[in-house]
Formats: sequence, structure tokens, C-alpha cells
Amino acid sequence: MDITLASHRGEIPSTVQVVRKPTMRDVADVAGVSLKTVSRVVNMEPGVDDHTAARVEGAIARLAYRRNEVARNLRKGISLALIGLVIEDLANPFYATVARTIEDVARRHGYAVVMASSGEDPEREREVTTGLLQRGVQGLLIVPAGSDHRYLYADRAMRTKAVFLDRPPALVEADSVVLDNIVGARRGVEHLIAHGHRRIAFVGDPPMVQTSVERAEGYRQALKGAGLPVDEALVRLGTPRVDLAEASTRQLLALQDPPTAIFAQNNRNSVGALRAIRALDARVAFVGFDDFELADMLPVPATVVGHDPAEMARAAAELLFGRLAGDQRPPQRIVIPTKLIARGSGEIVPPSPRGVDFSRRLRR
Amino acid sequence: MDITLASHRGEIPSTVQVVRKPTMRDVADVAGVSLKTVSRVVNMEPGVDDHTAARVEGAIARLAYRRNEVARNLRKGISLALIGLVIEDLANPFYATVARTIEDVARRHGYAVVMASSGEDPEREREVTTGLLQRGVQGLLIVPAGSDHRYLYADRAMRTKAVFLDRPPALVEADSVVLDNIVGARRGVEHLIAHGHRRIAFVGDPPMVQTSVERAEGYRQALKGAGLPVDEALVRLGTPRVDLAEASTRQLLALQDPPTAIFAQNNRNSVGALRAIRALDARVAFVGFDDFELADMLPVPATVVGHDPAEMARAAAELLFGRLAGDQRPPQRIVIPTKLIARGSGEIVPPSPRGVDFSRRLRR
DNA sequence: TTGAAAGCGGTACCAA
DNA sequence: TTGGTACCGCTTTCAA
Repeated sequence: MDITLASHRGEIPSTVQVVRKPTMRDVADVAGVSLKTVSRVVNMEPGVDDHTAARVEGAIARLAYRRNEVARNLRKGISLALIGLVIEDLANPFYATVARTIEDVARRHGYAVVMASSGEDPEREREVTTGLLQRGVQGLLIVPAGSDHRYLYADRAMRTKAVFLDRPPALVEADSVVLDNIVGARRGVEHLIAHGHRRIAFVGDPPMVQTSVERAEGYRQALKGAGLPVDEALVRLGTPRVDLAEASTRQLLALQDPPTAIFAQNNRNSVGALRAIRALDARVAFVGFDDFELADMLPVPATVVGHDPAEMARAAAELLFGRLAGDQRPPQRIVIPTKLIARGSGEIVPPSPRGVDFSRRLRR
Repeated sequence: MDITLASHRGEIPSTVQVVRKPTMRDVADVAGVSLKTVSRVVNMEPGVDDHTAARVEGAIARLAYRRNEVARNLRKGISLALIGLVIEDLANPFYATVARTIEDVARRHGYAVVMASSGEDPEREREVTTGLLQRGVQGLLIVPAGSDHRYLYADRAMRTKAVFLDRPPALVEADSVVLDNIVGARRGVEHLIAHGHRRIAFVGDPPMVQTSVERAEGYRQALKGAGLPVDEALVRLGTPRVDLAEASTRQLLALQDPPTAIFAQNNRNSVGALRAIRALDARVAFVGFDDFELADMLPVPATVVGHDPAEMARAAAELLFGRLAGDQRPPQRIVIPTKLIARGSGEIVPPSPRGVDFSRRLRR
């Protein structure tokens, strides 16, 4: 049932099976009508004889013809109206919310969103971003993994507007919407200090991740501000996955002189840390950056440094669409505030080695 | 600093500010070079005099020229390599996992994924799907909300391959990958019956949703199989959101003759039901369809009818790419099995009004 | 009712 | 090093 597509433009007809996708021209040839007639049938324009239309439809079916939307859009002057979203991991609830919100804003602006996961790998970030650019996205929302985004502007041909989300751009000037990481982390750790903790561990992502660095900085600021030493044995950077965070936390809790409180740097680390605490039935305080579903339903409800991922995503998306609409202001940097949500786990007081009962004191 | 773009093709130059996007032709005119030279500069082809290149780049900057990727792709014969994913709500962890897995498979096949949320609204499903088709996606993965998908095949011009996910297509023949809903729900309810429950409530989505109907059917089968009556007062269909599911469950628990066990139809309903149970401190058994993060960390770990969303997504995506590669088999229907995961909440026995201690009996 | 030809905005080949 | 011209696959205009 193979139909060999004739080569056009006066070439000698190929005897080799042509793998080229059938075009409207091919359909026209097979149906024995003109190109325009096929176009009419395909687009359901009125004024085509039923009999003719049937012949054309037969040809379409036989060739399994599909209209080339690229050519169509070019001719109609239609832009693809696509924006790209480069994200670390869609399955992370934080990013899922971000993605959903962006999709929402985009749809209201008549745009669709192409997603690409970087998997926290700079190489792959670059790869997928390039892929998005080749597909002609009008703008880009990026949660960067890389440490050099000059490649975005290397090609003068595609001066794509980009807004960076959650983390700032590296080595380029661009819009960004980020969380107030240092202050948020500092407040979270200060909260633990206020409840009597002196040995507070930090469980976080690798130091290549900017948010990790900033939150660790907030952690250090809090300790220093209270005149407490920073024990590097209690700082674990490099646990981007739940299972690794759990392992890290287990190690921390097994130390000779274990921490009495844990600060986890994001929702993934939080879940891991909480699993370790639960598994070891350890009586340690806990505060995590990022809120997460069911945090309030745990046996000891989790105290978190909360924020609104949707607000962040909305701000970034609106910024991008502003740029697409011609906004010429210098690069903006929007900082989204955080808010400590005390639920119980952060209010656990440390055991008192010197017989001082902090818990009684704090309960008033 | 506005530069009026001359109208070409012999038209009288417009005095009105032209809003048309600048083309390579415009850049060439401004720079005083040929079209081809601009193309060389834009694509960084070697062999352009530095001085000439500088002039071209100046013109590009002044006009804020951007290469038209649609035209480029047409000429280069490049397909957009896009597939569309129509999903209910990206923020639902179940769909987030699905989306992420699909993105993964697509990337391995060299494709990118355009996402669109239907928000469980048939009208919007149709709208966003049409949008995806206009953007030239090669294939479609759909978690359908609508009850009539003939619109997908109304236009002979775009015979897009579609694979339906989680729910079957309506009124059209197409591939689908679904969960074993009836059996899964039946097993979950049977599990509750085996632990002595006779009044089991069902908390589920509206009956327009196919999965809801099937899971309710499994629920009924289980009851009937055990010779138990189906009390329609205990069946709540229509709670697609966490807060609504919580309200529904509160009502159920406030009944004169309340249920001793709750079966929730998906992860959203589960979270809502568990919130209600927790808030009322009710001692009822619970089993939910869909596993969810932290289910095992709750005060009473949640028993669920689990399954692998990633497996489902992978199967659907591979099916689609098979079709894109020319797979001509008749429409497939793949059913993904479920598995009961007992964690505690489903093993709670009902209070025994007649003094029969089920708990002792069941504990052996 | 049907068709011929121009052109959407680029790229490719070949000539200058 | 630079430019002319055909052409990617479709829609549009106008004529037959």
C-alpha cells in the first residue's frame, strides 16, 4: 500500500522509496487536483464539490497526510506563542506549584508553556534551554542550575527574554525573582536558638546551588548573632535528595555530641530529615525551609519557614510577559518574603544537661 | 530612536509607524548589506568581514531584531519535535510525577513537552488541546476531562496521534493507559470489610470523572460481594478538592449513624478526609486510592491502594512515540495494576456495639 | 467550482 | 568576502 511520492521540480523521479513526509502537493497529485483545492478541503473551506472533496480525502488518508503547522504558521504570520520553563524537577511539589502557576498566567496571555527539566545539571540545563530556543520560544523562565548563563546571549539572533526564578542568573544581567533566603533561614535558626538550642545542624543541597549557599549563610548569621560557634561537623551540604538527606541526618544524630535541633534547607531535605528523626525516634527540634503538604498533620507538626511559591511564579511570569510586551526597564530583582510558621517541631526545647529545664522556662 | 521599517515589494512607504516585526530584510536594508550577509552574521558563519559584521550587529541591536524560528525551521525542514500534555492540575503530586516522567521519556526521544492544564473542565480541555494542535505538536498525551473527544479527529488535516492517560477516551478509538480502578478500589474496600467494617463511606470526585465512577463501582462490588448494603448516604461524589473532601468527610462523621471506615478515591480526597478525621479526632479506619508522600509518617500511617504513576506515564509516552515511529497496531489499552499497602489506618477495627471485640479476634 | 502565482521569513547553493 | 536566487509547505489573491 506504499505510495511513492514523485519528486517535484522536474527532477528525475526517484526509484527509491521516498521517506519524505507527504505535502499538500503530493495529495494534490494523487487526487488529481490542484494544491489550492486540497487546501480548501483540509481547511474545510466551503465551495468544493463533494465528489472532488471525497477524492482529496481519499488521497489524504492513503498518504497519511498531515498539515505542516510550521509552514502554515509562517504563512499566516502566527507566532507560536510559546514560553519555555526550565526547572529542576517537576515532581518536587514546590516546582510543581511553580509550573502550574506559570501555566496559568501564560494561558491567560494566550501562551503555552514548554517544560524542560534540568535535573540540577548545568550541562543539561544548557542543552534543554538551547532546545527551547530552537523551538522558537518567545521567552524563558529559568530556575538555573548552571553557573554561567552567558550562553543565553551568545547568539545575537535570538535575544530571548529570560526571567530567572528562585535563583539569580550567573554572569549575565537579567530579571530575577527570588526568595528572601538569608533572612528566612536566619529567622528559622534564630527561632531554634530562642528555644534554647546551641547545637543546630544544617541539612542542605550542594554548594553549587545558590539558594543553598544563601540559606547556609542565614544559618551562620543566626549563630554568630547569638554568639554561638559554627560547628562545621553539623553542616551538611550536598543532599539534594530525600534519601540522602535522611542518611545525612542519621549520621548527624549518631554523632558523639549530636545536635539538639535540625534546620533543613528545603522541602526535600525536610522530608528526609523528618524520616531520620522518626526512624531513630530522636527528640530533636526541627525547622525546615519551604512549607509542604501534611506538615501540620505529622505527629509533631513541622515548623517551617514558609513562603508562597505561587506568588513567586506569578511575579516572574508577569515580569516576563511585561518584557514581551515591550517593558524596557533595567533588569529587576524581586524578593519574595518568607514567614515563620510555628507548628510544634521548632518549639521543642533541648534536653538540659546542666539540669536547667528550658521547657518549663519557656512554657512560662 | 524609532526606525520606521520601509514597506517592501514596491509599496509606497508607509508614513504610519510600522508595528511589523523586523525581518532579516529590514536588518539588511538598515545595515546596507544583502540579506545573505545578515544571515551569515546571525548564524555566526565564518567569512564575514569584521567591519561588515559590526554594521550588521548594530542594525540588529537598533531594530531589536529576532530571528523568526518558524521560518527557519520551515526552511531547514526541522520539525518542532513537540508533544502536548493535557493534564488536570500540575500541582497535584500524582500528575506532577506523570508530567515529569513524560518529560523524561520525551527528552530521550528528542522531543519537548508543551503542557496545558484542563482544570477538569471539558470546555477548557478542548480549548487548550486545540491550542496545542495549532502549535503543531506531533502527538498528544491527554488526561481527559471531557466526555467527547471526537473533536480530535474532526479535522482531517491534523491526524495527531493521541494517547489517553488515566482515563479512557470518549466516543473515539484511541490508545489508553489506565489504572485497574475497579479492582483496586474493590480490594481496598474488601480490606476494610475484612477488618470488620460494615458502614464504609466513599469520598470521591464528581461522577463526570471516569475514574471516580469506576472506583465507586469497585466500592459497590466489594460491599455486594460481602452481602453488605450500599447506603447511598455514605457515598459522596463531587469533592475534587482537598477542602471539599474535608467538608464531606466532616459531614459523614457527623451523621446519626456514622461510618466506621472511609475509603477515599484519590490522593486529594485522601488528604481532605484525613484532615477531617484528625480534626474531629475520630477513630475511623481509612484506606485511600493513590499513595502519597508522608502517608507513612502520619500519626496513624495511611493504608493505601498504591500504584506506580511513573510506570503509567512511561507506558503512555512509549506508546505515543511508538505511534509516531509508525506503529500501526489497533488501539491499545494498557491496564496498570494496583497494590494494597497496609500501614495502619486501614487495619483499625470498628467499635463493637454488641460487645464483640473484633480487634482481639483480628490480632489473633 | 477550481487553479495559477505570489509570498510568509528564513537558508542553501552557486556565482561574482 | 559578498550577493542573487531558488525554495521549505502552506495560505492568499485574483483570474479562469
